[in-house]
Formats: sequence, C-alpha cells, structure tokens
Amino acid sequence: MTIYEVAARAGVSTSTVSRVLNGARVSAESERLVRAAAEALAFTPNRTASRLRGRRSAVIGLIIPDIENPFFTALARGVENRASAAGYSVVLCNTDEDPEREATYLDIAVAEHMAGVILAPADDASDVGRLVSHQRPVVAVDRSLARADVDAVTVDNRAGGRSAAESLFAAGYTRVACITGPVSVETAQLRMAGWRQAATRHTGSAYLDDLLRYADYRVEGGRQAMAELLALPDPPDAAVVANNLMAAGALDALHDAGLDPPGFGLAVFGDLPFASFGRRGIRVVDVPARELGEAAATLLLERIGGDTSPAKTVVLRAVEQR
Amino acid sequence: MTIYEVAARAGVSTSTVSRVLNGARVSAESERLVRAAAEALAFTPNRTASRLRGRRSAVIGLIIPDIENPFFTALARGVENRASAAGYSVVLCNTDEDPEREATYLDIAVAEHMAGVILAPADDASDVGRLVSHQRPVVAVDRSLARADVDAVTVDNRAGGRSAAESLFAAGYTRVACITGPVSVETAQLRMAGWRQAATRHTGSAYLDDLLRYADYRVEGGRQAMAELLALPDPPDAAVVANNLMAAGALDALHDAGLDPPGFGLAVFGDLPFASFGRRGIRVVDVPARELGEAAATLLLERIGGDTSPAKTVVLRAVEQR
DNA sequence: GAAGTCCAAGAAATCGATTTCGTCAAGGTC
DNA sequence: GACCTTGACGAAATCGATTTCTTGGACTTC
Repeated sequence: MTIYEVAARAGVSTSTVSRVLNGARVSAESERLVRAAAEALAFTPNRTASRLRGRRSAVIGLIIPDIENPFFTALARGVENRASAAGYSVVLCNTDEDPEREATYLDIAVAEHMAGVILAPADDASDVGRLVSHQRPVVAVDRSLARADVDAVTVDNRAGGRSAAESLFAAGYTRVACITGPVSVETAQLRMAGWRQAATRHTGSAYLDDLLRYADYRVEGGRQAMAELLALPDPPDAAVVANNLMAAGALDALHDAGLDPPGFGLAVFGDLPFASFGRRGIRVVDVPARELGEAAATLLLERIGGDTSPAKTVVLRAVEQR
Repeated sequence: MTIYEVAARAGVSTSTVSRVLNGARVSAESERLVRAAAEALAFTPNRTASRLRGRRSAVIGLIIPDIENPFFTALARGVENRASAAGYSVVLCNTDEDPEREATYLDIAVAEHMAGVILAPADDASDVGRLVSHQRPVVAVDRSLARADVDAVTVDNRAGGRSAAESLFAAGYTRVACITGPVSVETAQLRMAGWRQAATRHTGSAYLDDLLRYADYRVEGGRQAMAELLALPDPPDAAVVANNLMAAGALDALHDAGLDPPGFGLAVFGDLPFASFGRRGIRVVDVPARELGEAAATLLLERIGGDTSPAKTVVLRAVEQR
C-alpha cells in the first residue's frame, strides 16, 4: 500500500498524491480522484519514509527513572496532554535510575530522530551532549542538569521542605526529623536543606544530624529509616519525608509502633496515591507532578517550534497545603 | 554524520561500512579502518533510514488504558524487561479507556511500522483489523478480544473471584458483597461471576443482586459503592473488590464507618501499592501484572520471530494468597 | 497576436542505510 | 597452465514519501 499504488489507481503522479495528502494546491478533480483511491486502498502513509525525507518526527521522548512511581506517571500524563494536543505522540522510556539505560535511551532518541526529549535525569551529570550537539531540543524536568545550556522545569524543593517543617513546628511538634532521598539526588538535598533551615530556626541547634536519615526514595528505605529514628534514645515526635514511597514505608513503621499520625506528625512530599484513608492527619506538600509535565512539554514544544532564546529554568511552587 | 562520511574517511565504500556495522564478512583491515572512522566521527546510524530499507523496526507498542494505575505500570515493566532483553524498545501509549485514542494509537503503530503491539483493550471490540491485515503481530493482554485470531494473555479471573469469595466465607463472614468494574469490561464480569458462584454455593440463595455493585474501577467509584452497601438495611460483613483502585476507595468508606478490616472482611484483586499498613487484614488476590506483561512480550516476540502457529490464549492463575 | 504570467502536475532527485549483483584477485585442482 | 571456487568489496538499486525542477497549457495584457 504505497503512494505509488494510490497514484496508479488515481491515474496521477505520486507528486500529486503527496500534494493532496499534505494540503498543497491541486485541482478539485485530482483531489477527488486521489482521495477516492486512497480511501479504496485504505492507504496509510509510511511515516518512516516521510520522516527520512522530511527529517522531522512527531514523537517526543520522555525519559523517567521509575515508571512505577505515581509521581512520574502523573508527570507523564501532563506531558502527554500537552503533546497530544499539539499533534505529537509521546514515547515513554523507563531507566530504573540506571545511568547506562538512560544513555541508551538518549542514543535512541538521537537515532530515531525524535523531535525532542524531556528527561528526568538519573544523575545531574547525565550526558545530553549528543542531543544538544544534534540540535535536538531537551528539557530537564524535576531534577536539573549540571550544564546550564539546557531548559529545566523544577519545583522549589527547598521552600517546600521548609514549609513542611514549619507546618509541623506550627502544629506544636518539637523534635522534627527528616527522611530524605539519596545523597546524590538534587531534590533530596534541597528538600532536606529546607527542613534543616526551619529546624535550625526553631530549635536553635545546628546539631540535627541525629534526626536526619538518607534513604533511597523507596518504600523499604522509608520504613527502615523511620524505625531507626523511633529507636533513638531521644526519638522525634514528627518527621518530614521527602517522597511518597518512603512515606508509605514510614507510615508502616509508625503503625507498628502504635504512633499513627497525627499522634506522630508527618509531612510528606507528594501525594500518597490510593491510600486516602491512611493519609488522614498527614500533611502533604503538593508536588505538582502533572503541571511539571505540562510546563516541560510546553517549553519543549516552543523549542521544537524554533524558539532559540537562551535556556531558562521554570520553578514551580511546592507548598504544604493542609 | 552519515554512512557516506564514514566510508569516505575510512577510504572504503558504504557497503563495507554497513557490513562492518552489521557483522558481515570483511577483512580485518577494513574493519579496523571503519571502526576508527566511525569512532572519530561519533557516528550513529540513522534508524529511520535503516528501517525504511529493512522494513523492520525494533519498537514494540504497548497500549494501555490507564498509565496511572499501578497494575498497568507493573505490566509495562514486565513487557519492558522481556523486550529490552531481546533488543527491542517499548513505546508506551495511554488511551485513558478511550476507544478513539486507542484507534489513533493503533493507526500510529501501523504507520510507524512497529514490530508488534501489545494491547490492553479498552473494549473487547477494539479494532485491531488494521494491524492484522498488515501482518503486524498483536497480543491482547489482561482483557481478551472478541476476534479469535489474536493471541491473548489473561488471568483466570473467574477462579480468582471465586477464590476471593471462598476465602472470606472460610474465614467466617456470611454476607459477602461484590464491587466490580464496568459492565462492559470483561475482567469485571468474570471476577463478579466467580464471586457469584461461590456466594450462591454458600448462601444457597441466587438473589445476590443487593450485594452486587458495578462501579468504574476508580477510587471514587469504590468509595461510593461501599458506602451504598453499608447503608443497606441488611448490610454485608465482607466484600470482594474487583480492583486495587476501588479497594482504596472502599477502605476509605469502611474507615469512615469504623469498620476497618478485618472487622469487615475485604478481598481485593491486585496489590494495593504504597498502602502497606492500610493493607493489614485484607485478603489479596495476587494479579500477576508483571508476569502478564512478560508472557505477552514473550508471545509477541515469538510472533515477530516468525511463529505462525494458530492463535493461542495463555491464562495465568490468580489466587487469593493470604 | 506576441509576450508575459500563472498554475497544475509529471519526472526525477533526495533522505541514509541495506542489499543485490558483479568484478577481481587469490588460492586450489587436475 | 587452464579452469573453478571462494572471499572481499564497490557500484548501484532499493525502501516510500517529499520536494525541486520542468513542462505545457490557459489566461492576461498591450
């Protein structure tokens, strides 16, 4: 089912068929003939061929570290909404936080001639050089990249961490701990820094390290970190937890100890999906995942459209909301 | 950066470059020259061109109804594991249960010359005709299709529903209700049918419709259905809930009524992610999402590899596990 | 009515990698 | 030494849609 067969059936040349299909000038008669032939043959243009010739593709790559984390799927949803409204399809790639898989997908993005890439980097040193040097637009999302020539959309993690901690102090808790993500992950550091700032202000003491735990952004890590905190000689009475998955684990550990919120204060980054009733008494810092995705897609589409202004970083607000 | 430039730099023809890159016979000397040139130019073959010529693509489409449902992301993970091990990449498409978006993605799959498609159909009448008539392999997953000439991988939903209900009766509950999904969705019907079978056996009565609610497979639907059941003059003391999202809503409604499990018996299809502590006392029918994805990918890869045996349906077991 | 303008539409080049076909030389056989 | 086999490798065709270049006819204009 090629354009040649359509042309033959319509009794015109392939150029005319292409023109009809792409909305260039043709006589009404030719148009009628071509449309009839295409209809009769159920013709679908071969995108591979058209892309090879036209060098553009209507595909956006979205590379995320963990497809099973609802935060990233909500983000993906945001990207998809914007992209499909603009006629682009979204290819989702899951790196499992593995820089090597990430590199593979970045290579694929180049080789597949994708129109652009939205990347939630596994590491702030992620190598997007290949994309950039091929003039392929890239937007970093959620986490920013070390290089300054790439657009980014992030949330104000430090303010969010501060606001989470402040809200716990304001509610009367006095020893507010922090469970954050891997040392190497920017969002984990910033959220922790926000907490540290608020905690220092309220307790006067800069010796907070007892109350700080680095975990892995996963359920089990959260559980274990909370168990450790509860086992301290002078345990905390509240905690800021830096993501949703760890919060699920932390809640579990709290429940084991008979300390369900709000008896123990808990403020969490990101919504706890599907855990609505377990969520009661928990303070949530709303991380606008979908909006992040939408903002990133908007930015990327502008770049694809030819916007060559200097790289910018969009920072969305993340504030404790309840 | 084309194969021509590599050839020029290496002082050989493009055929030789292609041969080196694809592992055909070449002299050691040519190989060395070509590899050096490719390295020096940071050459990445243009997949679009290679696909156009070779007519095969190393991309598998995975079309799912709800990317934010952990069941489907776990399934996607399974597909991805198998596919990437075999050198294929996975393109994830989200239909939002919308047959129209599904049709669009199916068309894209044809036009993009994807190697094959794994589809969790929004409707059992989903039109995969285009794929089939283009000889493009398709595997239905989770839900089967009306047409019999397409491979499918499903779970034994009826047995799962039966086992869920049986386990509640065995634990001493006597009025076991059922909250299932949309009437039009096969899995919802089958899970309900399993429940009905067990309930009929135990209660002797075939008049179970009071205790049956059709909802929408979403959190709010589950909450509302459970609220309705609890408001009955003669309310149930247990329920089978046909998916994870509705269970989250149902749990919420139960909590509002002061009836947390195991006071009220609850058996759920599929794991409740991130709700570990809320999950206590709940019976879970393990729906092997990842394994479904793996099985579907295995089947699809066989078909892509040229297996032309008659269409088959693989049924995985889903049994109450605790 | 000659010259100029305009437009539809066909022929052919093009995108970049793969693959077929043919050539040439080295090595083997009788 | 004539003839055949084998292997490396270059020239050119190929995949299918798009786009440039060209042609020819209709229509203006003075």
